[in-house]
Amino acid sequence: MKIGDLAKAVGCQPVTIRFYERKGLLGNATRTESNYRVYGLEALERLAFIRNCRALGLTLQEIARLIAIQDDAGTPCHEVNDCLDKHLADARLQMQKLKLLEKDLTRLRNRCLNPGMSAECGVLSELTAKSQMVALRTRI
Amino acid sequence: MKIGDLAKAVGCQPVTIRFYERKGLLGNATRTESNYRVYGLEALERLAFIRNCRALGLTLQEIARLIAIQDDAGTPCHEVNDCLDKHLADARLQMQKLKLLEKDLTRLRNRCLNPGMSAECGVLSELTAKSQMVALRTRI
DNA sequence: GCTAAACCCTATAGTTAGTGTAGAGTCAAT
DNA sequence: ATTGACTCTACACTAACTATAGGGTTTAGC
Repeated sequence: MKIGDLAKAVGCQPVTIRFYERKGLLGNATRTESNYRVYGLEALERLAFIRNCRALGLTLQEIARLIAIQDDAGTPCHEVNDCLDKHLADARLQMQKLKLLEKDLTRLRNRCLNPGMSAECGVLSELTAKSQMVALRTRI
Repeated sequence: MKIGDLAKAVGCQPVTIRFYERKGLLGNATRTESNYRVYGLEALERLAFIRNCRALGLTLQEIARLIAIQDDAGTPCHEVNDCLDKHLADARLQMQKLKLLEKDLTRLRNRCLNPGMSAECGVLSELTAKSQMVALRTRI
C-alpha cells in the first residue's frame, strides 16, 4: 500500500501522513527502491487510531501518549480515562460557552432588522460599547 | 493612558495591543519623548470593539473589515449582518458537532469502568477499530 | 517506445491569534 | 541611588496542518 492508498483508506491527505511521521506518531515506513513509502495493515490500524482520536479532539501529544501506553501492555490505563474525562469536560464547557455566544449573536443581530448605512448601524454601535454581552464575561 | 492601563481597561495583555497595532487594526499610537505609546478614549473604544468582536469569535480579518465599514459612514451595513449570520450558523453547527462528540466520548468512556492494564483496555481497542463513532462521520 | 497524467519525494514557508524570550531603556518610590 | 515595575524592539515558538517549489517515478494509452 502506497501513501495515497493509505490516505484514502482513512480519509486524510498524504501530506498529513508524512506530517504524523515527522512528528514521530507513525514510525518510519519501509521504502521501495525508488524511495516510496510502503505501508501494511499495522500502519493502517495505527493511522485509523490517530484519526479516530483526532476526531474526538485529542491533541497529537495526547495521542502520542496513548500510543505509548498501548505499546506497553503493562501500563495501568487510568491515564486513558483521565484523558477522555478531560475532553468530555472540555466539550461540555465549550457547549456552555457556545450557548452564551449564540444568545449574544442573536441579540446583536436583532439590532439590525432593516439594514441601512453603517453610520446608523445599531450592531456596530453596540459592539463599540463596553456592552453587557455574555461572551465578554466568559472572555474568549 | 499608557499601554498597560489600556490593556487593563479592556482585559488583555499589552503585547496583544502591540500585536493588533502591527496587524493594522489599531493605527499607530502617538508616542511620548521616551517612545512610550499613549492612548486616548478613541483607542479605548476601538480596542473594546476589537475585543468584543473577538469574544464573539470574529477573526481579525473580519474585524478589520467591520472597522473599515464603520469608518466609511456611507457603506450599507448588510455585510455586518452577513458576518453575524455566518458566525451564528457556525456556532450552531459547532454545537451539533459537540453533542455528537459528547455522545462518542461518553460511550467510549463507558467501555472502561474498572481500569486495569492497557493490554486489555476496551477504550484503546475501540479507538483502533474503524469504529462506528459519530465523530468520524462529522470528520474533525 | 514515447508521452502525459497521476503519483511520489524533499524542503521550506505560511496560516491564526497570539505567547515567550532576550536585551535594553524608563519611570516612581524608597 | 537603587530597586521594582513598567516600556521598547526583535525574534522565535505554539497546533495541526496547508501550500509551494522543484524534482523523480509509475502507469495508461497510443
